[in-house]
Amino acid sequence: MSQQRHGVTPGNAPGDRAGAVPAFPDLPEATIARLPEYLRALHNLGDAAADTISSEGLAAAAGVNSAKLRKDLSHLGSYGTRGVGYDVTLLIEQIEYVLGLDQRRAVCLVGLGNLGHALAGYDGFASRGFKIVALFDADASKVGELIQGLEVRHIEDLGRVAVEENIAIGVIATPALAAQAVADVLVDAGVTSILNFAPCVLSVPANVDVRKVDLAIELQILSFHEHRKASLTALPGGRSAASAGNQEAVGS
Amino acid sequence: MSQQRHGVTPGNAPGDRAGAVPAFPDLPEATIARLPEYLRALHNLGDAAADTISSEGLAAAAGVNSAKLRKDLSHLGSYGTRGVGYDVTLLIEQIEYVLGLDQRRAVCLVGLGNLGHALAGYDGFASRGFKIVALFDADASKVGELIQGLEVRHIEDLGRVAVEENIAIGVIATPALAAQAVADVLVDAGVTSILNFAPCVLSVPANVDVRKVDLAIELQILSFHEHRKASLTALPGGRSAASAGNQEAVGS
DNA sequence: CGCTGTGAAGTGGTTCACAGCA
DNA sequence: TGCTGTGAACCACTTCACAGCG
Repeated sequence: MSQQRHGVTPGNAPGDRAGAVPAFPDLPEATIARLPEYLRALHNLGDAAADTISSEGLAAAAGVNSAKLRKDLSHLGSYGTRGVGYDVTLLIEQIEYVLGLDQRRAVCLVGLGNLGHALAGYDGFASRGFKIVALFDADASKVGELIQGLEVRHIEDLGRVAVEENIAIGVIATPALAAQAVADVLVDAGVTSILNFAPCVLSVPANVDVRKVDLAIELQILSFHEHRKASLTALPGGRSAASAGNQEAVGS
Repeated sequence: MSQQRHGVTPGNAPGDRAGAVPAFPDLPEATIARLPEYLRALHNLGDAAADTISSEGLAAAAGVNSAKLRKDLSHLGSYGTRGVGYDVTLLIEQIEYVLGLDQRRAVCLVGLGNLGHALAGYDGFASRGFKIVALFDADASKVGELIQGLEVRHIEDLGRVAVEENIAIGVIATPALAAQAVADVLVDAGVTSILNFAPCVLSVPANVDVRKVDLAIELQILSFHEHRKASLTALPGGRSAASAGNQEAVGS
């Protein structure tokens, strides 16, 4: 593995290798998507367990196999000790650094319908490195409402507030029809990461990252597997679990 | 789930290929995950557009490239016409059939906190082939509450109700600590598909499919990209969009 | 002639299996 | 000896490029 020098800014990275090139360790996307899972597992473990963990143990806690975990961690220069395992604290620091969680990123949430309300109140954000600093809605009747101590503002103020509050990530929880317009406003305001809950495709400039969560799609994928399972079990007499399914839970 | 074996029965499939093998078309996972997206795009189009659509057009509407779309559709035996495109109605039927959406699947929701409430009220489920038929919570003070016309029941009733209502899919929106226990109950009740919103790994038998949605993880992945972008722009003087980002929105 | 359907090539990710270090 | 780190084989998916059909 080459890119040992993960840290860009020396002194910021927990592990300070000598001459650190400015290049950011470019991890495979698949690895990036799993790092948060490892981090969660480590935090759970850290509470009650030893200060070191084997790849086998951590892999089990994160729901992956150990070879994959080792390869993933090796990408970040890895902080394991052969014959022993990984130092839990060090590994947490390292992953948090790579994910950029050492700086709490400001998040704004647009659309305070059903889902938006829930997201505004979701404590999993705060506890895992994010702070919702502003709420927006286009509906005048919602503006001014207090949710979790934050006042809902009108979408028109988004541009100004986004800059003021240095918002890095925008969450869209509006109806599909409004989503593209909201995305445009976010992009104009300098936001370069968007989490989209609206069931539609957003078009954004190349430098903006969009991730999409579509709850109905998740169910439809499960529906497919139900359909498949049903068509495999010759004649499903009852509710008994049968047949040879795939050997492990389908990944996210 | 006494699921009648729809899949195989001839006359159920919209397209009746001659000797149709009983084997279920086993599509690549990646394809399955995209079919719902195509379906949504088709529905959007169907409203206002012609009754036929080219791979190029549909691909654009679904946010993928046309080669991928054609390959995906070819897996299901494909219903396009060379030189013309795909028949919108026929394609919708075909995809809905493969996904098993022709039968509305009963869904139950466990955990009526913040997120659970939002999910219970999310109309995107009903409109896309699913019906939430039961709500459960372990908190006695929540039992009896009416949400969207459904009464919250105690988790103890889950086993019985799941069988009565023929529930196919369980949605877990409980705190992480409760999630495994809930999953166990669901599995015991014969549910073979689970959508898990709790930030933890579930262990389930091989025949049960689990999909996980972790909102904080989505943000953490975006955070990584923010971090990366910040480290690439030499010194990010302001909020100007700069640098060469990845050329398209990051997939889900 | 245009667009689908698809072999073939290319890419990225996973798994294996073991070298190498504590 | 035990466990990490990693080349190499393997596999899944994507993309290309074009044959083939309407």
